[in-house]
Amino acid sequence: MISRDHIVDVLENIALLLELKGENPFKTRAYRAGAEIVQSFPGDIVGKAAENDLEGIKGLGAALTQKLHELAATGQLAFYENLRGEFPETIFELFEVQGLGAKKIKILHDTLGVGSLSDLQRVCESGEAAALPGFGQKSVAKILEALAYREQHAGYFRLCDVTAQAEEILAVLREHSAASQVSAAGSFRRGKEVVHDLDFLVATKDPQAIMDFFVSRPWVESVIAHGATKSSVRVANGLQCDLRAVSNDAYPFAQNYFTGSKEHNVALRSRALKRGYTLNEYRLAPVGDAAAPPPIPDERALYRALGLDYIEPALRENSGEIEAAEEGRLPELIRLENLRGTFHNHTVASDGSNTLAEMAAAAREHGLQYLGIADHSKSSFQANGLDAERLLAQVAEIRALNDTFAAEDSDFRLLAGTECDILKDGSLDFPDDVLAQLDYVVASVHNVFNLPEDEMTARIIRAIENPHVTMLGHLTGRLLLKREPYALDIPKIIDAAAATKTLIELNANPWRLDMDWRWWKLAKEKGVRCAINPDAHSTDDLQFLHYGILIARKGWLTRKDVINTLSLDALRKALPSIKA
DNA sequence: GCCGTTTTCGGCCCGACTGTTTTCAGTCG
Repeated sequence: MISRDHIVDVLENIALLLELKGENPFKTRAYRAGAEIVQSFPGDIVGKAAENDLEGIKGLGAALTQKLHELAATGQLAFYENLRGEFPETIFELFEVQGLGAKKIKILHDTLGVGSLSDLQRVCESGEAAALPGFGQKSVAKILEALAYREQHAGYFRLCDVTAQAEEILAVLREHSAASQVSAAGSFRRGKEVVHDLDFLVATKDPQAIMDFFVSRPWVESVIAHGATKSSVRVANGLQCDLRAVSNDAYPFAQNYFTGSKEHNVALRSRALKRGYTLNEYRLAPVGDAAAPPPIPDERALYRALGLDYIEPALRENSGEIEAAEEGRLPELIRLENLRGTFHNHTVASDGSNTLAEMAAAAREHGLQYLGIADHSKSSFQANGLDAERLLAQVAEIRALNDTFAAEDSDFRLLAGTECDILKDGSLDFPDDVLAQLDYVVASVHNVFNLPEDEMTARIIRAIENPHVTMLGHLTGRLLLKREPYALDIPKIIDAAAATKTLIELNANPWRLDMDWRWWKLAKEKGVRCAINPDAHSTDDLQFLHYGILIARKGWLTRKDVINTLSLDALRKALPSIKA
């Protein structure tokens, strides 16, 4: 069976190729919108497409429905293959060069036969490109610069790799005397797991002063653009940072606009139009002789004026948040302070760098009431996994430490668990009588990542069906920007987890953030609960919980969807009966 | 290519910056 990601790629590539052919831009937009719909559809859209059961999905009309059916049913799409045949396979690389769009690529391709990055480099260096209409010395120099950059950096960053920079920029801007309001915007504000750049917004009466200040900070490596109200700079690790300056009056509109997502904005704008307003980054204005909107001092008021409850930035992905806001059924999203403990953490017994006592002390400093220890099991040889004997010794050590906590009159406790390997056939790395002596079991895949989707799915479902397995660890094994998730039928896993009352982990390690936020809404609807775990390998890693919360919020999760919001007493009562 | 309570045609979000132009096209977000 063809994968969802492949279908998304095909639709996006069709959009690019149609742009190159100079097709109606609204047609290309329809393919892009289709890609977005397939990407974020909650459920088995590939199966539906294969069975020609896509009727009624908004944004997929007759043409896309037919093409998706052909693609899912046969694995091929004649329309796409024909289009591809008209251009070299490497043409797609050109879209990743900053400053190049479809129009310029079309000219380069049609006149100079440019079809790859190396072609592009050649015609830029030879001077042929500079002679083309719409091109000149400067644009060619910029392309060459972009090519050099592209070789150095992939252009995407994990959230954890930009957070410190973002906070520094925010702090510095807030100190500027001309800045009356400062905010992050863009995908960083929405808490996306990887970001392409950082966006910032300032309300000011002196935009030029803010711009001059921004581009002259010591951490600026190069200035990409420096205008009166908008500037872009590149900082040390290649990260692009954009700053906009607006008036105080425009601030809420700009904040909303630049936070996105683009899809959320489009939906808001069309909603505004239906209510007789036009919405842009500066104002909400009446159309024609419609009544003026109420005063809008902040984003909350903007949503109110559109007849909506306030939508948190985390939810602005156009995945049902506007309908929910209209009907007053937006979830009250979980917050970091709701967490009372965590389950999946390592110590020096396997591949962690701190002892039980050190981890416990760090957890108490974080204000947690319980910390679960889940060291690796013996098959994770590379991680010094524990065999049954070492595990049971650790359990005894944990019980003894808990006695000392009790003697100190502390209500903090360690919990005894394991991160038990799910073996290739879906059996577990410990026998049931060992697992039965633990407070809980995290089951994870750590080897044989390359099974076909159906085998990997069956493997994990077999583990889920073990009554001792409390939760699944890092469901897809992905490492952001480094390793793809293994092939897995996630809706099927969610169904199995629901049927067996198995929890699914939201692994808060910023390289993982797995299970992906796009699936949590479905999991929640099916009644699957979440455990947010830092997968800490050191005391410092407990801070990963922050990222876990950001992603849980993107997944619409509330306090009651997440088991580690329970107090220790409530948790102790819940654990034995979780799968009963 | 999609959509529709002005419905089968005509509209689909739009502003800032840059570079190449000399009033605007392309790119980006």
